[in-house]
Amino acid sequence: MSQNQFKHLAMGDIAKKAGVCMATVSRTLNNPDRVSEKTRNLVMKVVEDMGYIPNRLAASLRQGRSRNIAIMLPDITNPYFSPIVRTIEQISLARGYSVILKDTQDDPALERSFAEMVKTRQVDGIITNSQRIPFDVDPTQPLHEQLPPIVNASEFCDLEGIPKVGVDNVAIGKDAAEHLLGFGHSRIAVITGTSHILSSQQREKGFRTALLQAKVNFDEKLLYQGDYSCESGVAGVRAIMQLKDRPTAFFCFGDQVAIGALHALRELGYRVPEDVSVIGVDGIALSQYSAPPLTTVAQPLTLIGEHCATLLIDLIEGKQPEKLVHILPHQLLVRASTGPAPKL
Amino acid sequence: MSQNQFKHLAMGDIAKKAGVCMATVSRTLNNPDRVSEKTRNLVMKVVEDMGYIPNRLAASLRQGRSRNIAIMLPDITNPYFSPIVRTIEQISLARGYSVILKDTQDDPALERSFAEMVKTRQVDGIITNSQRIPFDVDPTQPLHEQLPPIVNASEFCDLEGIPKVGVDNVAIGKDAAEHLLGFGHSRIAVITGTSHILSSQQREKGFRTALLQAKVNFDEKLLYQGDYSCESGVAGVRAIMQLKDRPTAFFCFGDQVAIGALHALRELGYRVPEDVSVIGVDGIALSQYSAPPLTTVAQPLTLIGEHCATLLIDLIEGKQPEKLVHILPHQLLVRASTGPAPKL
DNA sequence: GCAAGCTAGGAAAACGATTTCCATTTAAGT
DNA sequence: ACTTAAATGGAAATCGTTTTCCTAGCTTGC
Repeated sequence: MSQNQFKHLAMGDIAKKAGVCMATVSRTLNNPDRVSEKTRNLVMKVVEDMGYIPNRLAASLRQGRSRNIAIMLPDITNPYFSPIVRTIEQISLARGYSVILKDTQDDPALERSFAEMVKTRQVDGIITNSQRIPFDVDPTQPLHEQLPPIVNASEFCDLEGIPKVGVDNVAIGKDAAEHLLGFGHSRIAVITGTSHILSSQQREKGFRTALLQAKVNFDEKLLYQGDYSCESGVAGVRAIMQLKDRPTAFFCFGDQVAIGALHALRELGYRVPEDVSVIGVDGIALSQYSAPPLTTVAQPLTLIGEHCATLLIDLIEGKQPEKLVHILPHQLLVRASTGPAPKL
Repeated sequence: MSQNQFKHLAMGDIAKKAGVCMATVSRTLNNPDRVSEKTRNLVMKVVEDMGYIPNRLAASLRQGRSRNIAIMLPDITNPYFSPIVRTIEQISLARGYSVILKDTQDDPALERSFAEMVKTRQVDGIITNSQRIPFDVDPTQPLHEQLPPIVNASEFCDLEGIPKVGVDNVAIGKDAAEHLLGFGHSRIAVITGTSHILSSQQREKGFRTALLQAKVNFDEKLLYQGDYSCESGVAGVRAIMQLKDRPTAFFCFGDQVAIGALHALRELGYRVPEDVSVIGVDGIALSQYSAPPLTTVAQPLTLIGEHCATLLIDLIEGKQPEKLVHILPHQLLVRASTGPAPKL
């Protein structure tokens, strides 16, 4: 073992000790087959004895890639992202990459400043959960020549041809609505996500489509603009339950929102699902432990992370992926927070 | 603006265009006062016109520091860590550092392999939530000469003199117990955290101490070994409520555990807090939206993150911090999941 | 008018790997 | 045995910065 594990050893030291040149050490470490077994063993022994570990910064500089990727999220405390991030981290690890986490607070300026990390060579690519692409693109030029490796996760920008991984939010909105309609609900309130965010707009669109198809009128007063937070679920319920014409069901555009809504309904003395049904979206882990367990349209979170990481790293490594856009299947999990509309 | 934002410009290109040498460009960018205003303006103009952004890998190599730090966590999906990570990220950003996230799955081998990142110069320091220090230390030698900048967060190792930020888990255990004892509970069940983990052992110790002091006997059958997960909360309740002599309260060593416990109690038809009280630890955001809202011993999560990041970066930058150990105050949040022990 | 002290800017040496290009040795095929 | 091909090792260029050391040129004070 080395005397001092933090004294800095350079490859030259190893080469000298082993009586070979640096190229040989480098080859031993990175292309072992290109070195004779005898030399390889010799070098490896010296490397281990001295506790040498190569400086990856130097390698990165020379090779022009850092083997880091960045994930940009609007709010890393949202449990929706946890399984996605974890999976991305795991896959990155397996493929030799590290993950740099960036909380953008949904701020375009921060997004752009983080995106510079690929220009500064700190990261080789970016996974972003933002509908804004943090680079200037000239729409008349081919996209892939203008952009570094980038994957749009869950939240899509409107650019054609940009790699995307996520779900069909219109369908999600529709499925949730149809589930409630199927239970006979006709006064359905909606607590949306952040209003300028596409996933929220699309879920709303799907919801409205379903109502239209079922020939159920939608009372605009039953729409509350939330922001995907628990608090907005609480506030939404409180506001809407003050109306004269109360709804018999809430469609919350996120599980956190739904958990807040359940809380507020309980506070106001409503029983779920006997008096009011609640459905969420996302399928976060805790949703199954709410009271009552939450009916929700679950997203395949692990799968999303898996596709994001694989896609991005393939892009970085120049492997042309077969598909650039992955719309993954969602799934309605019927639990106990939804039930038949109450008879009046 | 530059023609192609990803064509690689080196500092030499700027120097040539501006008719100065590279040193001057570098100085303009990093030590503006050491360059005359005239030259500075000239260089800055060229830099902006050409859209030049320096390669940070090269700078890092030369300077011997990456301006990255790593956070190692056993499970990044645990919402306990979210606010801590977010705060660390924010402070790091303000001080010019990026955060690399590593999920160790509580695996010593992974911890050690991640810790190598400081030897490879990928990161300048580490924040670790593990009681294992991922380096070999010789106890006869001074610690700071053997270790890179490292901060032990929430979960402490037993090494003297290692920087630590967290709470007093013995006191937390005691406070929780005393809260329940104060309500007249004398049969208190415990669902612990992961058994080999120090915070869990310390909470247990505090709990036992409080019972001892109150001269209340503890029935060992009421102790369930959990692992800080929701599932262990569910399993713990199911197991313990099968006993002949049932408890009137549960002390769960984490809010996730408590949320699982509430769920299981509901399933079994117990009312909380009328039949059974439940108290958690951590103070995660969602705990206030459980049914009923969870009484818990809250940790100052943001503050923990703040101290971790500040301490680590000070260490990295050679600023000798005044205090290496920060034990931060916890706070009992009395909500609705605890109440007087039922009369028999 | 001259030494001393400053300031601004240039040339070149680092940082520590990878990789290209050769020269040499070894192996294989006829 | 002789040619050709393959395998191996070495020297040096390279990645793109930062930083040290130095030289001019300018003040300033006496």
